[in-house]
Order: sequence, then C-alpha cells, then structure tokens
Amino acid sequence: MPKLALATIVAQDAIDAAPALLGCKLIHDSQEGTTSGIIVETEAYSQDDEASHSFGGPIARTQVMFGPPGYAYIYFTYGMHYCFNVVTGGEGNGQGVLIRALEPVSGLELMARRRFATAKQLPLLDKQLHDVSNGPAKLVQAMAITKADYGVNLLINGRLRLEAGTVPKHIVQTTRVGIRRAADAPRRFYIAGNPFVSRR
DNA sequence: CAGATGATGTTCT
DNA sequence: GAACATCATCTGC
Repeated sequence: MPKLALATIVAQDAIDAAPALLGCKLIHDSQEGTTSGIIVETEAYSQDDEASHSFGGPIARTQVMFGPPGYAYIYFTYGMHYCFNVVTGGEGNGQGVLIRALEPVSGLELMARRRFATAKQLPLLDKQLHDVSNGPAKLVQAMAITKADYGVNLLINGRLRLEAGTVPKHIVQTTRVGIRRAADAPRRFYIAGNPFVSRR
C-alpha cells in the first residue's frame, strides 16, 4: 500500500504526521556521495506540549517550526549533538516531528565512516551496523546533516529531502525518550521489530 | 545485562 | 547555576 503524498503527510498535526512519516525515506546528497535511509522511529512535538521547543511561542532558534510544513528544524543540544526534525502542521503553529532512527538504504559505508573514527570495512558487524543510525544524533552524524541544513525545504528536489515510502505493517506507540516534562505522553512511534529502533 | 557518569555549549530559571 | 528531544564509556552485577 503506497503512502500519501509527503505534502499531505506533513500538513497534518505532529501527532498524526509522526506515525505517517514511518516508512518514508530521508536522502542526502553530498560531495562524498549519497546516503539514504528509511525512517523507523519518530516523536511528535507540538506547541501545547511542555516538552516541545515550540512551547510558549516562537523564539529565534525555533522560528522554522512556526512556518509552513516540510522544512527542517535542526537544534544543537548537550553541548555536542545536533538533532533533526520535520516541521509539520499549519503555518503559525509550532510543531515538528523528531526523527529518532533510520534504517540505512544506500551509502552505508559512507555512513559508517562518518560515525566511526576508523574506516570500517563492509560488511559491518551487527553491533556496528545498528549503531550507525539508531539514535537522533547518530543519524544526523551518519547523514552529515548540519546546522546549515536548518530551514531547508525537504519536499523539493534539494540536497536533503524526503521521499514517500510504504506503510509499515505494525507501528508501536509509546512514551518519548530523554524528556522530563510530559514524560507520560505517548508521542513516540516506531516500526515494530525493526532492529534500528533506538530502544523499545 | 543495568545503571552511573563525563563531555560540552546553549538556553532557561 | 541548572537543565537539556544525547552518546560513549565506565562500573558492577
């Protein structure tokens, strides 16, 4: 069963867009080569959500979340990590979907080289393979997404873009990871049984 | 295996 | 000062 058009998916509120983005593909063209992966884990953040960066209204850092859907919201955290979100919902409404894990599709060796200091040879061991992109900051590093990608349109044919995929068979809905406020809200979604999910 | 902890810089109280 | 949408590495079972 094919996915809805991406523009339709991201126009929904984050709580609906988050599961709908599972199975879609994220693609990045770079000088080094192309990397891509299937989105297997997401979290929804909305303006009325205490845990969201958009809670309380727009500030400089979160401006893009209040713009039209389908753009990249990238933030820096813990002094060393970047994370990547897809802006969702209507303009003027601060929302986004955090992409928490990818299943590599192409450019696996390049992704592994970016993640690990030493150049790994394919095939990777299972431990190394899963570790390439099973976390929000890990996939950003593997895909070489940077703050320069903040605010790019992911729906057009740019260097960083989304592509519709197939609807996953089973989706699990549960609580989000690494937050204190609204910790009980079931706003995390992942593809059941997928080995690249960051945690169960 | 689980749990604790340090790294490191921006944002919040 | 403390918290933070994290990760790698350490300790102890």
